[in-house]
Amino acid sequence: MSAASPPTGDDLVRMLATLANPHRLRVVAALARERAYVSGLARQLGISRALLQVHLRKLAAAGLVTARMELSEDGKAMNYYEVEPFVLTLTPAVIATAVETLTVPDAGEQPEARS
Amino acid sequence: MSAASPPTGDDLVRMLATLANPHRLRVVAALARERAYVSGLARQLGISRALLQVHLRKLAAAGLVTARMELSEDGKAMNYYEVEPFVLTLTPAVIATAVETLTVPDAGEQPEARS
DNA sequence: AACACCTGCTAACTTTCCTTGGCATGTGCA
DNA sequence: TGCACATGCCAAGGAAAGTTAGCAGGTGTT
Repeated sequence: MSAASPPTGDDLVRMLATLANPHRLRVVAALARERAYVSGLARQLGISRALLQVHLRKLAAAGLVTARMELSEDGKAMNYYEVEPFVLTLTPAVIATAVETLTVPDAGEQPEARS
Repeated sequence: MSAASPPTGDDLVRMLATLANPHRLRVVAALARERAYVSGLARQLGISRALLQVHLRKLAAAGLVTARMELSEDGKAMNYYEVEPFVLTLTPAVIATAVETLTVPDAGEQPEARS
């Protein structure tokens, strides 16, 4: 359910990394107007399906879009995607808070480190 | 001057790409509390100067931080960095708007393309 | 002079991301 | 049966980002 409240540091990085791509931004923009299925969206954006698939997968992994399989009238399996109404506000303060829950590269899981 | 109003699509991508990195987020967080100079900040974050330099440069390129050379009391040249009070709100609608001013990979400069 | 501290840069390696092309599956219609 | 359109996945090359190590210059103090 959206992201009005700063998620964990790792989630933040994932979301930012996901949105930091022209193609993915276009996908979000397109889905913001109207949901669409893979092949159709690929044509609309002028990119290959394989490429779109990868981007859609990342967007879904970050929770920015969701997929739903449906059967068209003529029996074709259509995978419809739609944007998740997220709201993310970025400010130095917000980032400072999120950083506290940032996981280290390869170490364990329990951060909690100060000078 | 911060970024309360959605910047161009390219700027958005640049800002997102810049923030989508653990180290850079830590840098922003650290500078949010208090400005600092390169070497000192490197020690504080536990990373090499060379690495920090690269990240600081990217942050500065995206306009998220600013640098200012100063001379310490004992004559040492200190390069102090401080965060820029930016405010960036991310929503599907905001992205849809920004995408309209997205530049294409290698083409010219005039976007203006719809279905 | 030697040491400690500051600054900057570049070359080179490693890792990750992006993108393409091909292959396999399924449906409905001429 | 063959074409059109839908879904998916995987291998592989190319491009970009991250990181390290080393070099060079500066000042002040012991």
